[in-house]
Amino acid sequence: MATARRKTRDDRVPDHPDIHTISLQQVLEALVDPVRRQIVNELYAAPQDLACGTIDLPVSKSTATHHFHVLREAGLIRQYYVGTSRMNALRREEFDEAFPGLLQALVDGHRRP
Amino acid sequence: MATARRKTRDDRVPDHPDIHTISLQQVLEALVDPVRRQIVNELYAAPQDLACGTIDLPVSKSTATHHFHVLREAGLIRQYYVGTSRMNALRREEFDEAFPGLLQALVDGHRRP
DNA sequence: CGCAAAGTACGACGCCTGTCAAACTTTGAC
DNA sequence: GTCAAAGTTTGACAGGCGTCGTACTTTGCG
Repeated sequence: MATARRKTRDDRVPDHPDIHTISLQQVLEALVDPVRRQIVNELYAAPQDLACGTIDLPVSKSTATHHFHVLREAGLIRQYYVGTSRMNALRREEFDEAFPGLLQALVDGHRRP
Repeated sequence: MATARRKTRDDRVPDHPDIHTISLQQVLEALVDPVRRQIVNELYAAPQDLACGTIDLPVSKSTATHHFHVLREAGLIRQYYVGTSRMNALRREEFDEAFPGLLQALVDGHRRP
């Protein structure tokens, strides 16, 4: 029937959490994993959003999916589809408003001897 | 013999790591635990150093010892003895120099709805 | 000396989480 | 319509880490 909503590409990604419902605990649990920090750092450095596949991670595809999921649940990234590619965007401003200085400190801490 | 060094109270605490040998990974692993963040936050708020026993933690004494150990290894606290009490001091300036803004962001993130 | 206080060291245990492979889904291109 | 590309989902497994109790050590006090 016409009222039944078709499964569009938008429906393929679940809701993103409101950033204010996220605890510091959840954020730290997300960012303690080096693979997830690599993702965040690459998104931070990139001039535009990145598809999952364009970030080459030292893990299998299914594990990568898991990591992106955790980052999304922690309010760090926003995901949307373009064709078969899932794009990832850092929620920079929102996150900074909720946790001022944290993202910057972590990115800074990344480039070091 | 007189040259043999007696085991003084100073010898009871192992060496503290040079802050520059510590990785961001190690720091985050230390601070992802809520009990350890509680310790750091209380030390941050306190006007002076605190003995282990004066911070009441929701864990047993042996577990508390473990947490202090992890914090020391991560370069976050300095420990020394006064009598039977082990005192704990936040290595604030040193840590800030190595990881600028991180401590502040975490403490800020702690007080929130 | 003898005892209590404050931690430490050592195992042991249980859960949580990162990991993968395999099967499946959706989309775009030929 | 068929096929490949890109991710997802599910289930299973292994290792690590937080936890505790118990025994031990060091110190201070009476």
